[in-house]
Formats: sequence, structure tokens, C-alpha cells
Amino acid sequence: MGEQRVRNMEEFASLSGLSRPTLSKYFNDPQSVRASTRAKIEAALDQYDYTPNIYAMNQNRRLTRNIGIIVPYLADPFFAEVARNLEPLCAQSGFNPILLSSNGDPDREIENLESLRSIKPAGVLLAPLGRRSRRAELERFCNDIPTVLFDCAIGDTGDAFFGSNNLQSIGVIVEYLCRTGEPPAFFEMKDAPNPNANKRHAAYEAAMLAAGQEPMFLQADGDGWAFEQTGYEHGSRLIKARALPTDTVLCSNDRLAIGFLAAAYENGLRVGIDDGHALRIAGHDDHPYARFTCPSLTTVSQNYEAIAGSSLECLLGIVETGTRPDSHEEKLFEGSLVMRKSA
Amino acid sequence: MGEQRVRNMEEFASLSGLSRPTLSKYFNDPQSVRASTRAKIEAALDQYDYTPNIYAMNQNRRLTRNIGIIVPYLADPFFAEVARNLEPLCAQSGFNPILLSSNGDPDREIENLESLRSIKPAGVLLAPLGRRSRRAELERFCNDIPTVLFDCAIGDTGDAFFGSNNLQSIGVIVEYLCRTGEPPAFFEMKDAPNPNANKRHAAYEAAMLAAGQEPMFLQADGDGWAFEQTGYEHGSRLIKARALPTDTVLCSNDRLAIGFLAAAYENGLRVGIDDGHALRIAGHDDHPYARFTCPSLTTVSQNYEAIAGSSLECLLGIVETGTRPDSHEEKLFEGSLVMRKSA
DNA sequence: CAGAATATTTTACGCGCGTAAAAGAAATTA
DNA sequence: TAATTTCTTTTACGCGCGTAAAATATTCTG
Repeated sequence: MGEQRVRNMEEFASLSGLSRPTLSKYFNDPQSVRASTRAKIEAALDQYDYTPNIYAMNQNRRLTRNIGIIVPYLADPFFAEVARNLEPLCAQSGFNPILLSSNGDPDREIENLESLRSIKPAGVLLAPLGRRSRRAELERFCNDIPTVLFDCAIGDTGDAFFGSNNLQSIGVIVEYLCRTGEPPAFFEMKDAPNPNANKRHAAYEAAMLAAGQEPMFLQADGDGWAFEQTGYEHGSRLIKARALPTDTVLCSNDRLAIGFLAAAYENGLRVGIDDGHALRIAGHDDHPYARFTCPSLTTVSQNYEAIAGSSLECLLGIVETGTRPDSHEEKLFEGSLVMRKSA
Repeated sequence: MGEQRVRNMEEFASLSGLSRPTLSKYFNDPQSVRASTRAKIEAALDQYDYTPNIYAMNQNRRLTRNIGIIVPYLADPFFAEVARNLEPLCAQSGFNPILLSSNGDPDREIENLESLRSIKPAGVLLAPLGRRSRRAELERFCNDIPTVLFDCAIGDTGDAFFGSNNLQSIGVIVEYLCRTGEPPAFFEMKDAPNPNANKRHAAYEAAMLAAGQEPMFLQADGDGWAFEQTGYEHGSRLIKARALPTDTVLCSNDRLAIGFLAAAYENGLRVGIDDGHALRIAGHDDHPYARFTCPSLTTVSQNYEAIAGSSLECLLGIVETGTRPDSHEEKLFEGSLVMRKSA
């Protein structure tokens, strides 16, 4: 490929026998020049080593091709997986993903947004922290820059929101648990950082009432994003105190369930659906490791791909048409029951 | 804070009663102007809403303040954790981290490097894929741009390398296992994507010989990064075929061990160190979830923080002095035994 | 093949900032 | 207070590209 290094577009223009503005047009959109011209350019591109200076391009363009992606916690496998999938999708559409993690810290969330702002992104995909997010500042950002929220909604902030239908998904698993054994108690964080947790709380309550059962809540206090630890500690406490009101526990998410499973195991409680079980434990999300817990975790899957894919598609639509929707779109994807061995 | 929006440095200069070059100097390094001047600038910064245009800055600066970070697989908790820690460290030093994942694909690894190249980063931290990496292209990149490798070395490519001392860490756990029970068989991938796996293989062999034992290898074929799945499938096969040569298995990494644990559990094998155990399983890395497996996983910790921290420190040193070392530095951190319940 | 439609070139300007050199002002030293 | 050092201003140029308008060339249509 490239042998001779070319400094700038001017030089490359004369080498390829074309004018600089034509090349500028080509680099903005290869389809915008005649096919014969395009062939010439691409031949020259093959012969010489030249790439336009991104900074000079972005300085003058109305719109960069940067897409910001902000997740609340990168070490959470759910978000790592989403980020991993989003990256190539962006690239395929000719956009440049900028991945940032808030690390569970509302200040960092805002810092990330401000740092994105200075990059003049075409748009951003934001999975907010949730209840602790600084709402006013988020809204100000969304007003200035096309932003699609996913995973967790903040009122009707942002041009659109894509997430899971917690009402449906919790409904499905509560119904399943009630049908196949004792009705489940609901294990959750007392101060959940994420409004999804509140929705799941409400969904559980509704589903239990619908099944003619009395809701039972088990609430752990614990801070931040160390869900497994919280699940383990509070789970141990409950088991040791024999404070479980039923033999079935539905955890607000799989990470809590993983911790609870560890607690049950260490306290010699046999978890599962086979005869002689002492406890059934179910989760929510279909975490990448749910398949490998002992026993494997019964849960409700979140449609990761649909959520990530739709969010990006929606954002790119806004970016490419250049018109922001006047109404806040919102779409919730249904979860499906994943029956394994733990419940 | 900022009320009136200021377009450019020129305008901000006149508003703050200073000259543009002085401001330019300030934004490059606040310490380079007199304290009284700095106070004036910061007062103005408080009063008006102005941030320099990054693109214009980077266009003309010899050096950007971008640090590229490339990891082989973002959904691997080890790398997610490293990335999560690296981000704020960069920011604290006034650098801007750009996080990219190779997703296990050598082509993407090179694409990521090329995409970084166009951003003219001050330096990059690279955890390469390993054996599948395109070595020649990596080296070309490292010649052009200050690059520190971590986790996995590729010959002596890069200005420096920071990783784990596999010889020592495997030695420690092999010695422990031999001392406390039957000598371990070594469970690994047949075609490991990562040279660390080869080093661990050799380290196991050496440690076993040193302990006067015959090395025993259990090799799974499986592709890519789905280690848990591979560990589970091959583990099930071995257990069902009663093909384990000893009651102790040392897995090349924790993710394999997590899969193996699941296989043992499903096949009714009691794993652990207490009396009556059928199997002992150990891992390597101290994966974030190793604490929560059933039973909790005995393993050797990698010093994540030291590896990530030292790599960044080294890179920033190179960047800030502007001189690249003439010899390839290499530092290996020792792992420490983490005794839990599985072995 | 003429005329219309479309692409390309030319020309010219602007973006927002870095940077260098010389001149001027302020702070420090003796 | 004068001399010296240090910092700031002025002036001027350049970076690599976007973009607009008018002139020119190419391709398409009938």
C-alpha cells in the first residue's frame, strides 16, 4: 500500500491529479463524487500513504462523526457486553465510538458528559446511573446534543429511551415461581442506585397480588455496585438467622443472586429444583455467568442486543437526518424466562 | 459559573483583559503564567463560559494529550477492571483516555491501532491479543508511537512491558497443592490465544518436576474467549469419562475454573478441601467473581493495580520527558496465593 | 450532436488555535 | 533606585482542512 508519506490534502491532490475540494468532498462522503473520480482517488490512496488530519477536519465540520457512549459501570458484565457490541456497530456505520464509564459516580457522569461536549459528538448513547444522576445537568446536555438513553430512564430526558419491560419480565418469573413451588420473597437493595430496581419492586408486588399472594420483601443495605458482595453478606445473615419467610427467593438482579447463591452454598443449603431442595433462587438479567453458577441460575433474560442495537439505530437516525424528534420515543423490550437449575 | 458563552480564545482574551498568547500558554500549562495572571484568568473562566476548542488545539500542538488504551476483550472482567481503573488515573494526570477493545480479533487490533494513529496519541497502553497478533504491524506502530505493553508480551515489542510473573505464581500454587494433597493436573486450552498460557504451562511443568511429580496435562480445544464454556464442556467430558488422573485440577485461569466448577457440580462431584471431597479445583488470576463461586475459588492473584498503574506511570514518564527509552524495560509482578475453599 | 444536467476546478476566505521573535512591562535583586 | 530577570504583549505567520460561489469541464438526454 502506502509508500510515500503525504503531508496534507493539498499535496495529495496534486499527486492524484485532482483538486483539494474534490478530495474533501470524497472524504466526507465517497459516494458524492463520480465513480471514475472515486476510482482515481482510491488508486492514489493505494499508492500513497495519506489520511486526512482528523483535528483539522473536525474543527471545521458542523458535525463530527464521534459517538459518545457512557455506561454507569464498565466492570459490570452487562455493560461490558453492551459496550463490546456497540463498538463495531458504530464503526460499521462510519462513526467513531468514544467509550466512557461513570464508575458509579454521579460527578464522573457529568464530567464524562462535559468531556464529550468538548469533543462535539454527533450524538451520545447514555446509560445513566439512575437515581443519583444529576438530573438538571443531564437535561441540559440532552438539550444541546442528540442523546439516546438506554437501560435506565430518567423521566423523559433524552430523545429516546430503550430498555427492558420490567413489569413484564418480573411478571413472567413471579408467575413461574408461584406456579412451581412456594411463592417467592423479593431480595433487593434497600437504596437501589437504579430506578429499574424500583420498577422491579413494584412489578413484583403487582405480580404477587395478581397471584393472590402476599408480597415479601428482603432488603439489604449496601452501597454502590458491589452487588455480589451485598448479596452474599445479607444472604448469609438471613440464612443464619433463619429469617427467610419462604423457600424461594427472587433476586432483583443476577449479581445479587450470585452472591446469595454463594451464601446458601456456604451455609450448606441445597439450592435447586430437584427433590430435597432447601431453597430456590432466581435472578433477573441473564448475566453472562448465570449459566455457570452452582446450580445454574434460573433468570429472565434482558434482550441486550435489541436494546443496544435499537438505541444506536435510533441515534444514528437522528444524526443522519439532522432532525431531532419532537416527542420522546420510548421502547421496552420483553424478557424471556430462562429456566435452569436454581429455581 | 459560566453565563455568557464565549466563542473563541480571542474573544475570551479581550473579556479577561489579557492577550491571546498568554491564554494559550495558560491552557497548555497553568503553572507557566504568573500567579496574579492565573488568578485573573480563573476569575474570568468562572464568569464566562469558555473552553478551548480541542480540535484546533490538537491540530497545532506537537503532542496531543490523548492516551490510547487497547484491551483484547472488554467483556473479560480482568480487562474491564483494568480499564475502569486506568480511566480516572489518566484523567488525573490531565490526559484523555481512549478505550478500545480488540474483541479477540487480530484484524480489529490493527484497526484500533490505525484508528489511534490518526488521533496522534501521546502514547498508548496495549494489552495485545497474543499469539494471533500481527507482530510486524504491531512493531511498526510501536516504532512510531510511544507504546507500553501490559498483561501479555510480544517479544520485546514496545517501550516496556508489565505483567505477571507466571513462573512464580504458578510455582506458588503448585507447591501449595502438592503440599496439601494430591499433586494437580493442569487444565488448559490446547490452542491458547495468549502466550501467558504457554508460560503457565511451562511453569507448571517446572514446578511439578521440582516437587518430584510427574506433570499431567488436560487439554481442551475451544476457540476464542469463551473460557467458561470451554471449561464446562471439557470438564464435563473428563468427569463423565472418569479421565481425571488425580483429584486435584489446576486451571490455567479462573474463567476456565469457573466452567470446570460448574461441570463438577452438575456431575455431583463434591469440590473443596473439607473431608470427603472428591475433587480440588484451583485457578489463576483472582477473578472478581472467584470469591463467589461454589465453593469459593482458591487461586493466585494477579496484581491488577500494580500492572495497570506501573504501565501508565511508565508511559506518562516517556510522554512527559519526550524521550523514549533505548532499552526495552520489563517488569513482572508476583502473584500471591489466595486460599479459599475449592482447593 | 446540441442542450441540459451534473461534476469538478478555481478562487478565496475562514476556522480556532500554536508558536516564534521582538518589544514592552512588571517583579526581583543588589 | 538602577540593573537584572522574568513575565506579558504585540505582531505576524502557519496548521490542515471546510465551504461557498463562479467558472469550466464532463456526462447524460433526446
